[in-house]
Order: sequence, then structure tokens, then C-alpha cells
Amino acid sequence: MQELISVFKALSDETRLKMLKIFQKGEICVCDLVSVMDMSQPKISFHLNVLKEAGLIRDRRQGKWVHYSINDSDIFRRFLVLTVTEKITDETIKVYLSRLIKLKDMKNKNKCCK
Amino acid sequence: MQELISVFKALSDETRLKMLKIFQKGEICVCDLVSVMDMSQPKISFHLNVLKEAGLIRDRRQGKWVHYSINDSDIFRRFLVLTVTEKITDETIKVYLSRLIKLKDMKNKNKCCK
DNA sequence: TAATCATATAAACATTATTTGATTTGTTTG
DNA sequence: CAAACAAATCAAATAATGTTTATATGATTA
Repeated sequence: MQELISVFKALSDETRLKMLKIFQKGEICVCDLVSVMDMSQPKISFHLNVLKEAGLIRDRRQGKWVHYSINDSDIFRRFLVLTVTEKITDETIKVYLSRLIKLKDMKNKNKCCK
Repeated sequence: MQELISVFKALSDETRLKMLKIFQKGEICVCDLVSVMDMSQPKISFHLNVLKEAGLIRDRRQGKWVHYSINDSDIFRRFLVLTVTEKITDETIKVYLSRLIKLKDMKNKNKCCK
């Protein structure tokens, strides 16, 4: 039961739901999330850890960077994440999305995280 | 988004999940829940209110008593409640269930809430 | 209509979650 | 291998939730 509760608790926070929306656009590293969401790095790491402990996302270290993405190994969690990202409009995170696009453009020009 | 969060928050508590398990056996009034769960009446009322505000249950007043039951008007909430009650075994609330059965027996003998 | 019963609400307190600022760990690169 | 960078962790401050005790409200019944 505690495992189930940890999933619902992870989904009970605006910042974390917005993170899931961002993850839906693909894998992202902590430093990029920090700049996209404009929040302190410890805060971002804290929320990532809550999502990870709940089994909703997974991490992958690549050199200095740790990339996070949606964990699709469990169907119940997948369903929840899918429903959440569907119920929340892109409009809600439009500021983040535009920063994300800028970031990706910059990476193509070799300026960050490469 | 806050509405969605209120649903997940409501599901993020052991007492409330156990309540949903009990509701699955049918409508129940506050006083019966108090004796079945052996918790203070304000505590029960507090948690019932959280579930109600999240749209997961509904209430129906009948005389002095207020009966609560699962609100099946929304399919997403229905799915969540169904999944939750499926993932949590009856074993988890066996003490409550045996009290519930005793209560129902007593009611047939006209001893309570009638 | 006064007494009683069921439930809700409020205030005070306890517990848990989140945020912040500082520090540590792990990795790469000059 | 020292400096620099990315991310995690920790302790302290703050905010949000849950619990308890006391009181209020609403309905029934004697």
C-alpha cells in the first residue's frame, strides 16, 4: 500500500506534474530542467527524486550529466502519466516549452551539454 | 490542474484508501465508519471531506445520518478507485471488515442506525 | 420545545513535505 | 592531478497536512 501511496504523492504536486509534461517531449538532463523551469538545482533534484522513488521516471548517467525520462516499465504508472499529461494542456507549460525549444536549438549549435 | 492534484492528494493517505476499500462493500454512514475503523469522529469526517472535495465520494443525508458512497459519475475517478481497491487486498482491512459484518448483523436485529 | 443523537467545524497542536543555502560527491578536462 | 562542472545530499527554515479536543449545527424524538 505504501508503494501505491508513494505514486499518488508523487503526482500530488504541480512542479512534478509539469516535469512529467516536459518529460513527454523526451529525455532531459538535470541542468536543462533547471534552466527550463528556472528553479534551483536542489529543488529540481528533490522533485526528480520523488518521481524516481515512485517509479514514475528513471535516470541514466552519461558522463557528468544525468538524464531523466518517463519509466514505462509498469502499465499502471504509464497509464497515470499518460492521463496526467493529457489532462494538462501544453498551454500550462508554454513558457517552459519555449525555453526547451531554444535549448534544443542551441545544442544543435554545440553550445551546451555536449 | 489543481482539481487533478486534489484527486491524487486524496488518494495519498492510508486511512482514505482504506475508506475506499470499505465503500466498495457499499454505502456507509459516518457513525458506522467511526466504529468500524475505531477512529475519532472528527478524524473520520476530515478524511471523508477530503475524499468528497476530490469528487471521489458523495454524501446523502437521511434523517440524522449522512451516508457516504463511491461517486461513479466520472470515469477517471472510477478507474482510480477501482484500481486502488483492487491493488489493496481485503487482508489489509480484515479487522474493519469483520466489524462491518457484525454491524450489519446487528442492524438486522434492529440495534443501530435504524 | 427541550433533550438527544449524528455530524460538521474550529482552534491548537503534531507531523510531514517542500524550499533554501551550503556542502559533498562524482566525472571530465586542461 | 588540480580545476571546473553536474548533480546529490544535508541541515535549517517554512509551509502544508493530519490529529485532537472542544464546540456548534441540524435533525429527531420524548
